[in-house]
Amino acid sequence: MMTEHPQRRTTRQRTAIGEFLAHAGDFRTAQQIHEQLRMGGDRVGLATVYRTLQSMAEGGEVDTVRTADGESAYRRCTTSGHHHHLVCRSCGRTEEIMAKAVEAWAATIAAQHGFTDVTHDVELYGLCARCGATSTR
Amino acid sequence: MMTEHPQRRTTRQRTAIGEFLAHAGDFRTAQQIHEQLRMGGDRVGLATVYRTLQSMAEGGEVDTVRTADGESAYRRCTTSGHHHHLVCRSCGRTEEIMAKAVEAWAATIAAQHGFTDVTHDVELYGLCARCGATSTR
DNA sequence: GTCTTCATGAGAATGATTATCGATCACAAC
DNA sequence: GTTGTGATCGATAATCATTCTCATGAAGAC
Repeated sequence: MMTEHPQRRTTRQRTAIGEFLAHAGDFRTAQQIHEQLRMGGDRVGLATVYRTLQSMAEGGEVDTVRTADGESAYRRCTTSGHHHHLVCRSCGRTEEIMAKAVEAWAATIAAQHGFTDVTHDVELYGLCARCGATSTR
Repeated sequence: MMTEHPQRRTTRQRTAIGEFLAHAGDFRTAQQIHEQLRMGGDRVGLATVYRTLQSMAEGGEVDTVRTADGESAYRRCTTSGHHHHLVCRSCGRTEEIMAKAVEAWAATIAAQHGFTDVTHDVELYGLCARCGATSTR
């Protein structure tokens, strides 16, 4: 009744990935995580990184977004529950955003068109204050 | 005086892809377009499909979205200008949506966080009225 | 028709993600 | 501490969408 993850073991690798994400503030791709863990001395296989991130995403422990070129990037959620992101397209800094207004809007629109079981995907991209000053886009 | 695209030739292949998109109502991936053109007797290379879609996307002639597994899908815009989509995750039917409210919201949020040059990505996914009745998700 | 230049396409290359599968390790029971 | 068992790991091969290469073909200008 309380075992949500019947068989989920605590391994060195999973711990390492979890801690890495806890420190990294913003989104990282599986490849980046793999490389940086290696450089940090943690010996973790690439396949394991992918597997772990996937299961963490299923469990709602991390957020997932797609980068412009189609790669998946992951981030430890700091806000529980549903939220969106404002990502700097230059430095990757990310702000988590909650907006009831958008949720309500989405629900309304969906209903108007007869859609049910609706989810949505809302991401904002821009240049953060620091990058905006120097960027050439 | 009227050549908006200095060097953009009208070829059999580009015409075929354009017409295909005009008929297809919803989003199609490059692979699908390629396969279906072939089956329809049009001899078009896969690379050409990708190239053409890319240039059409740049020119704002088609919309682009990412499917759940990271593939790009394209659709002939029926609405000019900026808009969003409401996509049925079962049958792929798509509705184009315009929402000033969301635009305004995005701009406001961005400004609050000091972000500039902001774009956004808003897609709604659900089950359309027809699919909703039978689907098991 | 001729010429110049862009477009095409078959196949190779790239790069992220997933699958394979024997070796290894976590952890509960003894 | 030992042991048994099954989940997990990881090196590498396999997949698969997308991009690149470059010789050949076709559009448009004259």
